[in-house]
Amino acid sequence: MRKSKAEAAETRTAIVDAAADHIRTTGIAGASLAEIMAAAGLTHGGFYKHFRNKNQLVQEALAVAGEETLAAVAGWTAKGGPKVAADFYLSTQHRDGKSPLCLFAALGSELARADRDVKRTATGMLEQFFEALAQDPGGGRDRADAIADFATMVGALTLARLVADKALSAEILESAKKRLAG
Amino acid sequence: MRKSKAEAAETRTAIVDAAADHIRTTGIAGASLAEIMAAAGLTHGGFYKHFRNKNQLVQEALAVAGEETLAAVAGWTAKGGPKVAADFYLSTQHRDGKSPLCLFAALGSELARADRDVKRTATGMLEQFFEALAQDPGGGRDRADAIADFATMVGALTLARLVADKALSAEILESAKKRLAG
DNA sequence: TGTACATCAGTGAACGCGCGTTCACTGATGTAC
DNA sequence: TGTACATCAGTGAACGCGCGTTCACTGATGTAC
Repeated sequence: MRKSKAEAAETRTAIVDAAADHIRTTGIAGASLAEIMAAAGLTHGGFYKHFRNKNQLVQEALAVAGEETLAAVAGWTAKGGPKVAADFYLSTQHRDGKSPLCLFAALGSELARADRDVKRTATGMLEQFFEALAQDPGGGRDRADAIADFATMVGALTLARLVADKALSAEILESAKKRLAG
Repeated sequence: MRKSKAEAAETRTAIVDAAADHIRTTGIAGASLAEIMAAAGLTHGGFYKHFRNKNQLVQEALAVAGEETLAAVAGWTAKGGPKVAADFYLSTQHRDGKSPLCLFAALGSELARADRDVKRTATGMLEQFFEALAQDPGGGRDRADAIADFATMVGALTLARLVADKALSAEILESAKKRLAG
C-alpha cells in the first residue's frame, strides 16, 4: 500500500507532531514509539521508513515543541508585554497541561541527561526564548533580566507541577508572578 | 548466609543511600534496581527482603536526597545568609554534580509525572525548603520571596544543566545570581 | 497515452535486551528448651 | 550454658513484559519506454 510522496510527507509531519505532544506528557523515555505511531494513526512497523531511530524523532519533536511554546510566548508578549506573558506561563491552565506545555518545564531534568545531539537542539530553542524575551524596547530590561525571568518561570512551573498539594502549587505560581511583576 | 539484625539494618540504609545518589544521576526511571543494589555491594535478588517494591525505595531515597540538600542549603545560609546559599546552589560545582545535586533540579520534571505517593514525599521536602529559606530574621524577606528565590534557583540550575554550551550555561547561572543578589 | 516493471509507505510478526519481580536454595543468626 | 530447630538476609537463575529495532510481505505509486 505505497502512499504518494505528498501523503508520506504528511505522515512524517503527523508523527513528529504526535511525538511533540506525547513527549511532553510522558517524558522522552516514557514515550514509546508504538504509542506515538498509534497517536499518529499508524502501526509501529513503518516508523523506520521515516526516521533513522528514536533519537532523530526526539530531536525533531523537541524543535516542534519549542517552536509551539515560543510562538505562544511571543503571542502573549505581543498582546500585553512580559507581564502578560508571565501570567499566562504561570497560569493553572498551563500547569495542568491543557495548553501545550513548555518543553523546558515538561522535560527540563530529563534533557540534562539526554545525549549531545538532543541537548544541542534544546540549547538552540532556549537561545531563541532568551532572545524573544529580551526584546522589551524601552522597558529597561536587559538580557540578564530576561534569562532570570525565564529561569523563575521554568522553576516555578516545574515545582508547581510536582507538588501534590493544590494550595501550595497555587502559592508557588503566585509568588513567582509577584516577583516578575515587581 | 543470614546476617544479624544490625547488619541487615546497615544494608537497608546502604541501599537507600545508594538509591538517593543514583536516582539523581540517572533519573528515577533510569535507575535500575540491579545498578542500585550493585552500588550498595549486593546482588539484585535480595532487594525484596528490604522493600515492598521499587516505588517504596524511591520514596525513601527522595526523602534522604532532600534532607541532604536541605542540610547543605541550611549550612550555606547559616554561614553567610541567603546570598551565599544562592552562590553555592548556582555554582558550576553544583551544576556539574560533584556535590550531591538538589533533587528538584535533578528530578523536577520527572517528579511531575510520578505517582501520588512519590509526589507527596517530594511535596513534604519542598515545604521544608521553603520554611528553611524563609527564615531570614530582619532581612525583610517574606515567604513569597523565599519561594520565588527557590524557583529561580531550581529553574536556572535546570536550564544550566540541559544546555550544550558552556558559555550560555555560565550566563544563566550568573543572571540568576545577579537577580537573587539585587 | 498506455503498458510493464521497479520502488517504497505501511503492516504485523518477530528479534534480542533490560527491566521489575519471583523463587528455590544456602547457611549464619536468633530462639526455645 | 548447650543443643536443636526455625528464621531469614542474601544469592543467582528464571519469569513475563514492553521496549527499540528488523524483516518479509503487500499493493498503490512512480518511472521508463
